[in-house]
Parts: sequence; C-alpha cells; structure tokens
Amino acid sequence: MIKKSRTVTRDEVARAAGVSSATVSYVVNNGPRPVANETRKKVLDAIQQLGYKPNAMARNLRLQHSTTIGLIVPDIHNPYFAEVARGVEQMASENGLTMVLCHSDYKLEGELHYVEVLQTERSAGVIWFPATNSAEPALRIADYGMPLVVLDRVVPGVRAPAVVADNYLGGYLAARHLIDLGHRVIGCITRPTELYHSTERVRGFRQALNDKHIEMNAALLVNGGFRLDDGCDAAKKLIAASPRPTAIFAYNDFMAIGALRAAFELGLKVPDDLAIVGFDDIPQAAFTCPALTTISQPKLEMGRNGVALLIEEMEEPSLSSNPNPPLAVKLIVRESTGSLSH
Amino acid sequence: MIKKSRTVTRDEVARAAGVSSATVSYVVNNGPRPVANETRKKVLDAIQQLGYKPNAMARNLRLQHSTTIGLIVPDIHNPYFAEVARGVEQMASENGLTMVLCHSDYKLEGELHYVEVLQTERSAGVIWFPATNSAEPALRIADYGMPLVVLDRVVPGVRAPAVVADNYLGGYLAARHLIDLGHRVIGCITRPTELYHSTERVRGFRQALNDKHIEMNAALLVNGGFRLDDGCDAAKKLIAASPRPTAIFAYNDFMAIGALRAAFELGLKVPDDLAIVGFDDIPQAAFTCPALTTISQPKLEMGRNGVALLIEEMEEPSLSSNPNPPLAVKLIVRESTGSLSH
DNA sequence: ATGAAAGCGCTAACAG
DNA sequence: CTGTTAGCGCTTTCAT
Repeated sequence: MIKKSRTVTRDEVARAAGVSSATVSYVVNNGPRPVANETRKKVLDAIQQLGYKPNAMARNLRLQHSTTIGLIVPDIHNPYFAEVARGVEQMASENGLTMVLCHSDYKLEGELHYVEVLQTERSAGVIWFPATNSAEPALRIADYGMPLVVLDRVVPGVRAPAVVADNYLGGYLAARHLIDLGHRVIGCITRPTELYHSTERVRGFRQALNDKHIEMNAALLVNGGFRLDDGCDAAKKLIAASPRPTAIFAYNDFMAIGALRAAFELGLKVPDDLAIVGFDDIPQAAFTCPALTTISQPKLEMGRNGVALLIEEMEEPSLSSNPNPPLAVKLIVRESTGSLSH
Repeated sequence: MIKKSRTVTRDEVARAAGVSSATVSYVVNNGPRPVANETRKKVLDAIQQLGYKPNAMARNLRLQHSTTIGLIVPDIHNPYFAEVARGVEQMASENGLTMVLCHSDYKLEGELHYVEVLQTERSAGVIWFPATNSAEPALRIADYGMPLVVLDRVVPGVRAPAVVADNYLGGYLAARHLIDLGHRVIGCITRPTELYHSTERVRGFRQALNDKHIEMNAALLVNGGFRLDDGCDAAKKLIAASPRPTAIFAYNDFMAIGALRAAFELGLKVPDDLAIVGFDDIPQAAFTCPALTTISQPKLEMGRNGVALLIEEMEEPSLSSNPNPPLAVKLIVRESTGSLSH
C-alpha cells in the first residue's frame, strides 16, 4: 500500500485505470451497469494501488440520504441504555448504517439540541428514549418528515411507533411476589417526577396490594430520584418508618441497588431482614447483586415505521432472584417500509 | 412553522428572501462577509418561514471535512466504556462534533471494519480502545492521515498519542493493601490473553508479594475471562485450592464481581472470609457492590494530537472499600493542533 | 453590500 | 460495454 498524504478521488482512480469515472462507480457499487471483467480488474488494481476509499459525504449528498441514525438517550452510563445502544448499533452496522450517540442528559433542552443536529445531518432516522413528558422533540422530528421510533415510554401527544414495556403488569407482579412471600408492610420508592412508565409501575404495585386488601400508609411511599444515592436515602427513610417495612419495591433498579446499599449500611440482611424488589431497567443489576430480586422487562409491543423495532424473547414477565441470565432486552433495527435507506 | 414534506434548500430561502444564495450563506454562517441588517432580517424571516435547516452533508463536502468523530470500544455494555463514551460525547458535542459509536466486540475484525467505515465517512478523528494486541487498526488510520488517540492500552508497534493508566502501580498497590491487612495466601485472577494492561497489573501484584517474600504457588494463579461468569468460575477454582486463599485479586473488576458472586454462592462472607480486590475498570462497581474493594484508575498520561485527551482528578491511585464516590474517569476532548476542526 | 458561478466527489441519466 | 455530463446543496472567489 502506498502512503497517501492527500485523499485520493475517484477521478484519479479513473485516470490511473485508464477508464472513465463512471466505470469506477460501477465497479465500486457493483452496478447499476455491468463491467467487463478485465476492466473491473484494472479498476480494482488502481483502487488498491492508490488506497482509494469512496467519499461517503459526496455519495450521500448525491443520493440525497445519509447513512446515520441517531439514538437519543438520557445517559449511556445507565446500563439499560448501554444495552439498548449496543443492540441498536449492531443492527445499524449490519444494515450499513452508522449510529450517532446522543445524550439528552435527562433534559428536554438536550433532546432538542440533538434533534436539530440530526436534522442538519439529514439522519436516516432517530430512536428516542424520552427524558421528559414533552412531545416537542417528536413533533419536530415528525414535522421534518424523519422516521422516528419511541422507546420505553409513552409520551402524551406523541403518535409514533413505540416499543414500551407493560409497566403496570410489572409493578403488579412485583407486589404479588412480595405478598406471596408473606410480606404485609411494603415500602415503595417512587419517582419524583410524573413519568408514565414509573407511575404505571407504582400503579400496578398498589393495585396488587389493593386486591389483597393490604393498606398502605403515606409513610410507605417515598420519592426516590434518579441516582443511587437517592435510592439509598429513600430506603433509609422507609426503614425508619414504623412499623418498619419488611420489603421494599423500587420503581427502577437503580433505586433498588440504592436500597441495597442502605440495607448494607444499616446492617440489615437482604433478603432476610429486608426484601428488595426493583423493576429491571438494568438487566445487569441481577448479575452484580445476587441478593436483589428484579423484574425483567415484561411484554413489549412492537412498533414499525421507517425504522422498525423488534423485541426478542418477549414471553411472560419473569421474576428472577438469582444471577441466572435475566431477560436480555435485545433490540433489532430493520428496514421495513424502506423509507430508511430508500 | 409550516409543514414541509420535501426538504427545503438554500436556494429556496434565497428566492423567498429576494436575495442571492451567497447572502443566505453569510447570514447562516455569520460571515465571512458582512450583511446589512435589513437584508439579514429578511433572510432570517424566510428561514423561519420555510423551516430551513442547512444540509450538513453538502456543507461538509464543500468544506472537505466532516464533523463526526469515531469512538471504537469493545463493548459499551461494559460500564467503563460507557463512562468514557459519555465524556467523549459531551466534549464532542460542545465542539460541534458528533460521535459515532463503534463496537469492535473485542475483535480485531470489528475494529478493522469500523476503521474502514470511518475512513469512508472522512471522520475528523478517532478514539480507540484496542481490543487485541494488533497494531493494524492504528496503522491504517495513520496511513490515511487521520488523527488518532489510543486509550487505556499500549499496543506494540503503535506510535500514537495515548492515555493509559499506570497499571503496574495499581496492581502493586492492590497486593500491598492485602498484605497490610495480614493476608498471606492471596489468589489472583489473570487475563486469558496477553494484553499489556492486564499483565502489567498482575506483574505489579506479583512484585509486591515478592518484595515481602511471600510465595505464590501455581494454584493461586488462575485464568479468568471477560465475563462475570468467568470470574465466578475462576474464583471457585481459587477457593478450592489448599491452603484456601483468604483474599483474591482480580485483574479487573468484572472478574472481581464474579468472584463476589462465587463467594456468595459458596456462603463465604466478604470480606471477612474472603477479601476481594479488583482493578477498577468500572467505577460503578464500587457503587453496586459495597463489599468489594476496588482500585481506582491510577495516574494517567496525557496524549495530544488532532484530538487531545485530558484526565481530570488524576491524583494518587486510591483504594476504596466503601461506596463513596469512586474516582470518576472523565475524558475531555479538546482541539489542540487544530487539525480536528480546521 | 451583494450577485454569479465554479467546484467539492459522487451517481445516473444520456449518449454512443 | 463504456464515456460524458448534469447536478446534489453548499462555500467562496470573482465580479459589480
């Protein structure tokens, strides 16, 4: 291979091969017109010789489409998002697309920033984990005619293909599980802001208690937050209640892990002194904390559009209290209507 | 805002505003030539009216550069990489760049695939976590004249700016810590493949034992792997050795968490029955597993080039056995020589 | 202070 | 089977 300081263009390849630039195109793209075998070889040699790489920017400009999709998540540092990002990237890659990772940092402002960027880049589509209750990002994307898939949440006013868990059922099962174990005083860590998925989880949880005629006083419901520390603090508040809860349900498992830490710091054994159940946003949590019981993502619906998403292995929601492989949330991005890559 | 089905171009804006397309450019880019205030207003209005967004593909083609950087990591699912991705993305965003997330999946093949893609996209630069000992990816990148920064590892034959931890020191400190606690029989989980950073950690570890004239028989050294399960298995092997080690050092904390699980499954209390120290690739581990002792990333060197990286808060390597905020590895991407964004 | 026009690298008609 | 060329949307050098 020859060292090239400047980037080599298709015209140079054509000249080196003694053919026209169109011909080079045809061999690079394997079409749309056939090329004589001998000619093809000359071109291939020249390409090799010069170390030519096609310029995607020029190609995409000409083709009037881009090969990137945007994934907007609050924070990749949350293993749940990381897991999804992994799946999305893989499928993107298999389809010749490239994934731009966008952090909203849990803020609407961040989402809007990236919507703007992705529009500017003429992204082939966007996959969005809403961070707030605002429909504005979706509206702008739709307005611009970009394919959109919403993940994990239902946002009021958004009419777009979505993939969401049955959060209500998950919460219901969690409570049911604890009740069956004999628990009667159960604390609950809720989310500070009103967000569909978490309120649904708590709603399901309360319904299960209700069905069994188990009362919940106000002291058994405390606001968590988003971080482990918040979960830890919330759990400590719960543990201080009287009668002391023998179990805690957390709206997500970041909170659950926080609660685990609280138990640890207060010298309570889990699950003997205190059972903890978290909604499994983070499949990994079940791995790292064997003492923790988690609810795997329950049944998901599938949405389709320019980008279609498919959740595999979507059977019954399951409870796992052991480190056995929890349900891996696998996302698969596929072309469907064809509006993705034309 | 007006619904647009087709994407609106700059020429349409120009026509709507009754000016030339050049003028539109000048107001969009705030230069390079001044525009009369009144004209500017007309243009701005037209842009607003039509919902015009500049086309980044066209712009970049013309400018002969792209605004994306590539981040090549083995697997974002590993929280350590997630953390770095977070930092890189943030800095990229602040500099008007966009980050493409590339998974090598721990394979050279994956790395080469993405190097190809990034070259094709004429990426502004790439940040690379080597997955193997092969220098090929770096060679190809350099060959193509792309700015490159290597993270976390030193790969034989690669001469590029890099940011690497003092792994030897970390391993040394880990052993020292255990020895000071009175441990004399210490197991060690090593990496199956020869990779600089992990062998360095083990080397430091062994040196510390050596300095204290503590012997290690072969049964105290076992190969781990990459996954939690591997760490768990390895730890079980160690625990079966006689005399049974009272402590275990793991070359990374995925392995350490696996060891924690092994202890859990075998009914050993941590750290009373078995102390576990892991090298802290994963800052989060200290959060999720309070029983675990971790070594935070020790001193890092700074490399600079088209992309420069800076590690903040790089003081002495530290041991933490509590869930206090571990050293957050913050990466900052900055322009330096200017070859990044011209 | 603004307009006209060339050209970035590529694709795909239109011509042989 | 292959060459020529218009044009994707933008920036910037010429002009005026």
